Amino acid sequence: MGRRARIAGAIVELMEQRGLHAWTLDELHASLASGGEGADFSSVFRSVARLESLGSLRRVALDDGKSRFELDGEHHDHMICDRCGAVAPVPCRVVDAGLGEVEAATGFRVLDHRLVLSGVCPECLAVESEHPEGRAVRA
Amino acid sequence: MGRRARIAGAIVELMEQRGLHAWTLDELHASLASGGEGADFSSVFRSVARLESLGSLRRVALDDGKSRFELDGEHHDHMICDRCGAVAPVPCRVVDAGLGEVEAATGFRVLDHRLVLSGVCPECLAVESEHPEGRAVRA
DNA sequence: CTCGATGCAAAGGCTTTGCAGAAAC
DNA sequence: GTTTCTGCAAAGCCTTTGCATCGAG
Repeated sequence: MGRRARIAGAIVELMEQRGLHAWTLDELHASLASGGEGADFSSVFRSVARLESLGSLRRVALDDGKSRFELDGEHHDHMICDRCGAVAPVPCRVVDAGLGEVEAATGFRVLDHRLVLSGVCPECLAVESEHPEGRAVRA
Repeated sequence: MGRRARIAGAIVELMEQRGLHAWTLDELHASLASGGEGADFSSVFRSVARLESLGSLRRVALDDGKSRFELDGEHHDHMICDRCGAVAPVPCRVVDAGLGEVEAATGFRVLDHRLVLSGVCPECLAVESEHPEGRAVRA
């Protein structure tokens, strides 16, 4: 797929510009459209699938019911703010330590992992300490 | 919902009998049927939703595209087989250890986490060692 | 011409909802 | 009668796929 791959190229460019972000197909589709790189949804889907199989993208699941994709940089996990949805990367060192024990106990061979921490980001913590009354709790 | 709730009762009973397992709606639907407690899929769905909102069940996301539910007992994480979909529980001790470090580094307050380990279960490992040639790799 | 990339339309898979009937109180 | 639980059918939401076309080599 080296020739044009206009859409795939635009997707990667979008992702590089915005930095750390887990994109849904919808977001990609919309961003391409507003960026003048209009594309059919299925083409976005296929481009993303291609990029994923090539290892350029990684599928991440933050469990809002949609698949998300991000550039395949250093593997990291995610921390998501229950209040504002902010996402921060977390080094996966958090998990790696205990894997040997798990393999021994379960007999599984662990090939991958996905960790999503949730809680409150620094900004929302600050807001809450100023307005200790009613805050909207999402989760 | 204290009265009959035949289906909800059967669901809880099923779950208690089988012990740790993250059930899909489909599995519940099928198990109820084969157990003589036939129920419409939507009824299973609504019963589960009710039990979840009551706090009896917890929704877990293993990202195989289906919602799963389990009794709200001790919190644990999950390990899922890439080959056959088998799920095994994992003590969340694996994660807890590193949380302090994460909080310090990110400024987030961590309230919860979700960890899904993936790999190959003992059964599939055995099958693969017997037939080392063509096996379907999903991830 | 050949092959990958696209667009368009339709199908799939799983989840959720609308509505009416049945059961418990 | 009122409220809760069920079944049946249909809609929804997102993801995938089939097929014909277009464009580069």
